[in-house]
Amino acid sequence: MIRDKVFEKVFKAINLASEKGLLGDFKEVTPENIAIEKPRNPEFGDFAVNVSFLARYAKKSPAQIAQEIADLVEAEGFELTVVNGFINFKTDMTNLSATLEYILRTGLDFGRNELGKGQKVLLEYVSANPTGPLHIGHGRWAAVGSALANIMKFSGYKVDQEFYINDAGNQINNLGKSLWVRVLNELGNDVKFPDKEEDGSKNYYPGEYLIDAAKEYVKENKSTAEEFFAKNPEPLNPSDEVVKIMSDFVKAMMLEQQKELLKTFKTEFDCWYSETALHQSGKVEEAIEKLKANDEIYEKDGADWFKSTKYGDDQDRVIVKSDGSYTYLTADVAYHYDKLQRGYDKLINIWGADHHGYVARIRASIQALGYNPNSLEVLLGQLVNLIVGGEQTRMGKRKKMYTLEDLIEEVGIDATRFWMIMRSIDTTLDFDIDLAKSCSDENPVYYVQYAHARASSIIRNAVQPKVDTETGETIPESIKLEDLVLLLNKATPDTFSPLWNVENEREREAAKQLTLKLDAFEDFVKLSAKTKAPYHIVRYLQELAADFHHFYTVSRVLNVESDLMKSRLLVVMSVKNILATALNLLGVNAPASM
RNA sequence: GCGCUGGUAGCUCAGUUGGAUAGAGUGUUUGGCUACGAACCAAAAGGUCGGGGGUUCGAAUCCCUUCCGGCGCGCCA
Repeated sequence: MIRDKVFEKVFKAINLASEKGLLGDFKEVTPENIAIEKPRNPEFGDFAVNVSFLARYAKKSPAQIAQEIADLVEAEGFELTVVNGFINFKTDMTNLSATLEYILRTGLDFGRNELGKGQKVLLEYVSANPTGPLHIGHGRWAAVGSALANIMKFSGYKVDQEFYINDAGNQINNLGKSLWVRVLNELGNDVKFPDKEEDGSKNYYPGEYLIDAAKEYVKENKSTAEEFFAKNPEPLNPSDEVVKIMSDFVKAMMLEQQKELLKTFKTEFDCWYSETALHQSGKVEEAIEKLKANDEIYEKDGADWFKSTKYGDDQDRVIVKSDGSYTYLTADVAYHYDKLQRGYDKLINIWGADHHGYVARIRASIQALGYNPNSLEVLLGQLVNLIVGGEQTRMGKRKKMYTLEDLIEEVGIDATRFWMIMRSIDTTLDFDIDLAKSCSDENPVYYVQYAHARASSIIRNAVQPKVDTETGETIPESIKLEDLVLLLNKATPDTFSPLWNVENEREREAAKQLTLKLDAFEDFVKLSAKTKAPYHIVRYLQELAADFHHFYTVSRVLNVESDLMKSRLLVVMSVKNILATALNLLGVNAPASM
């Protein structure tokens, strides 16, 4: 609102200056040229626009160019000052009142915007193997991915969320063989689980969850299992049939568990895309044929190679192995080919940093298949370190690993999501369990939720009569519920003017800062959507909560003169709305009490 | 060796096209609850932006170089 006004005024002024030839060979003003910022020093005003960058075109000093542009600004509603290369704007109270009225009227939709212009986006994330439970790293992508989807939808993108199930390949055979050993154990056979390298332990999944899976299997299929054993006396060398049955069983079970866990973790996918189904659909062959037709494949050492170096990869990649089978990459190329054919404007993948080597080859394949390589954007995220008792715990392939489910159970969904989203994905996340579950000052989750609970509480109190504990007299409610509803519908900018007429300057200033922060929400949402970085919303929440707590401490809402009470109460309602909206975007609860 | 990524206050991290005195939380020190939730507020101290060079009116930000950490460089998935 107010920021938009400042933006427009500056935009016009720069264009005017350009027309008048004051800017030398400066070509064209684009919205990106103009950054509205908050001055470091509050004395400089409420908004600042830095026009120094024009100095080099105009061949004048930043101070001079700023003054020339400032002279062309239609200043109504603002007080302008020029310092160095900055034009500073100080808003008057009419702008603030108008903003508050607008925010109140927009309610939970405040911040919604059309940045995405309806672009169709496919967001793929988590995409875990169905070979075991989800671990903590998956939790980071789940939290960040689902929050990003919410933010982008809120910003006018059409987002589909997809989970690619890596349910094919050798790993699945290994999984089946591993389960078979566990099943034999359940049947009472004394088979040793391969745990040494010379026994080929790397081809087996040692996780304890397979023991549970074996129990489950035997419970339902005891006789079948015994029949299989009769036909397959070698425990470590079962037939393909047995391996398939075993692996199908765990796959289905793990997938089910993952789906359920993600759902409780507020991460819901529109599509679960199976790699096995991809193979069966013939899409893989289709993609290979297309690459061949485009002359992107050659044969060497009995294998088919994709000329990915042509498109910037550091080496060519095998697409069809010499034994005729496909590599993991082959399926992934076909998968992305399929995504593109489904008609999305943009593909976004969230991958762990350990997969970064993959970006170049997938992008190469996209180009080789005749699409724009920039239609794929890969967000590479650094991994998660778990800190327990102040010490880093390595997430190795130990038997008893710490899973996402364990984490959620210990820390709770809200705190887990908040902590996962809080940091930019560019940095390794140290997840300190003790800190995340502590209900103290150290935990930013509660700071923000507390603000929401506090706002809710004020509103509750406002419409509730109270009894004085000493005299036993009934103190009437500050405002009747029906009057509050009426007020909500009838509020005008003037309703808020009492905020600016109070004598105490600290109270006026607190209300003003809070209003400006509310006003900034949409910019944070856009920034977050544009940079695909949900953590900006976390920062906004912390700032808004801080400004609200300050406002609360400085000025009373209830039991003040009626018009002032009404205006402040409405501000509290807007704060509550925006806190709820923002928390909701992150998939974190906004509690009415704690 | 090559590639990606990070190095900013004791700790965890922000810092959007290069731009005003480099910010926040936490920790430390100090002050504030007999009126709306103290899971809160207010104040102080705390920095050679890893090191060195360069580009310019101006660099945490761009370029070069170097040091330290994480990850990746399969006809595995």
